[in-house]
Amino acid sequence: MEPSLDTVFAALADPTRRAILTMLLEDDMAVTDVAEPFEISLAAISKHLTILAAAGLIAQEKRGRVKWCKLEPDALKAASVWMQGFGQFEPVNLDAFEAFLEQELGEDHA
Amino acid sequence: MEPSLDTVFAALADPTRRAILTMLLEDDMAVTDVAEPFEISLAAISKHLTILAAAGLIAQEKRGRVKWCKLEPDALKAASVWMQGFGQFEPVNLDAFEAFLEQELGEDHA
DNA sequence: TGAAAGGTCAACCGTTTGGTTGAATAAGGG
DNA sequence: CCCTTATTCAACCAAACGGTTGACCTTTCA
Repeated sequence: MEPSLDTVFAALADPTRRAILTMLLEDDMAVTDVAEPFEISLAAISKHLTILAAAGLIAQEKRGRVKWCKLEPDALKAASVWMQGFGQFEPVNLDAFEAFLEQELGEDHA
Repeated sequence: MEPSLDTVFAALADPTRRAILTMLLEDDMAVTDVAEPFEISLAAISKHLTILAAAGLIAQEKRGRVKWCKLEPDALKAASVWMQGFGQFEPVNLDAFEAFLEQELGEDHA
């Protein structure tokens, strides 16, 4: 079954999970490497990744003993479409997005 | 303090709350009228509205004994900007949005 | 004045969430 | 073969969530 708006929005509601998505924007990563910048346990990160995968926001592929995590940006499409119905916001504003990235990274990894 | 991405996404993660927002897209409504289509208690709806207000997604104004609820679509802007950074989705697709509305209304009020 | 309407508050309840720890499983490397 | 690395599993915990009910406050209006 394809992920619902419920699971997508719920996945995005956690700052750790949003930070993970932001990291994956740079490159695919192994679970251990995803966990490295955070102060919580590896098991906790593993759970977050499971939630992100259930929401369709990432894909996980096991190669050898390493499980690679890859961003799946299309999963955001349905949620984005839903939201845009309310606001008619100006089309993609990457400057504002960069500002958010800096703010979030500053908050979470301080 | 302005609402965080946390509170906005968490507010959007509940189908009842999304249905309420959709209803308010039509027109401003009193709390009792918001509650009418749902099968849960008025108190529960009142809590949902408090959460939506805390997220900045609606504004509530009391006139007489009636509390009016009004959509505040700008609150979606920050979240929308955040999401767009991932996908570069095509600009506003209202057809897709209409389809989602029908699906959600069909699910929640069946 | 007093009853009805509109909402919220407070206490409670079961379930989910986000975290922990320690053990278990699986795959390389020497 | 054994040790280490990579990751998940299982049990547990406190806090938050979504819901209920009943009491409560305020406004309207006959």
